[in-house]
Amino acid sequence: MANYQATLDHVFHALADNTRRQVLERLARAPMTVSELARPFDMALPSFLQHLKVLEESGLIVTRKEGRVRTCEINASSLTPVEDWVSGQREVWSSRLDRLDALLMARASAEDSEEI
Amino acid sequence: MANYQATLDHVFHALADNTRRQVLERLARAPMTVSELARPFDMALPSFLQHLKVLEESGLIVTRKEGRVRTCEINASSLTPVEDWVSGQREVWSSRLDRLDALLMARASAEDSEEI
DNA sequence: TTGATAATTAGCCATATGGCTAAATAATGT
DNA sequence: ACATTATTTAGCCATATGGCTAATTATCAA
Repeated sequence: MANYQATLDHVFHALADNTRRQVLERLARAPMTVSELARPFDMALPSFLQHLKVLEESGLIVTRKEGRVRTCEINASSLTPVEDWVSGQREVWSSRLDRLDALLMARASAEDSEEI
Repeated sequence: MANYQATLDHVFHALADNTRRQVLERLARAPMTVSELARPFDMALPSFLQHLKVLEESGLIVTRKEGRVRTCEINASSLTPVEDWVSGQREVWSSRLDRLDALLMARASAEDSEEI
């Protein structure tokens, strides 16, 4: 893995498009050829190919060509950096919330004792 | 939440930039004003402000202005759609791998019995 | 060999993105 | 009132993105 930040850039960018997410969702069930994959989308093939290229360059899918047919497959391990970053952040963000909660609770009790 | 897909588009797009991820990482520790937040980045303030706007429009941060100072804070709940999508996919992707494993194992045993 | 099929390349177009400087606003401090 | 500080707006620029059509290439099938 050359550069973690660049990887995150590319993977997040690839995921920031509904067409591409739908491609991933379909590939999650089974590998598929380019034209099978493209069929449901209301888009010219060259436009669709650009999306596949983004997905492949991000590492989210891998493809191989046999004869004139290219088959695309999901690359499960490619989700890991994103999962790691997101869950890492989630942890810090919510611990911040916990501390905030604790602070507010402490203040509330302090006010309670001040009452009367 | 008006449109789940549009939300994912915006949040993933906001996360696809290291400057913006660093902003989030710093805000995860504590709320901060715009200029405090901007200080470590080698970038003109107006450029930096654009990043903050992207983060705010995606819902990842919230800001409020008091006097002439704008304070930024992380919005912990905004990570949920991303976590949901990613962990949902992870589940399907790896169950596909499991099935693939099973298939390969089955083939391997079949070949074993064929041997000799 | 000829035609159909699958994918790819080339090139065009509009809009978005990410950077900048210079100027404008809006509060605050003296 | 005046200067300082904290943003904000306006406008410029280069490159990237996401769409298209038309033309090419490569393979397969009759």
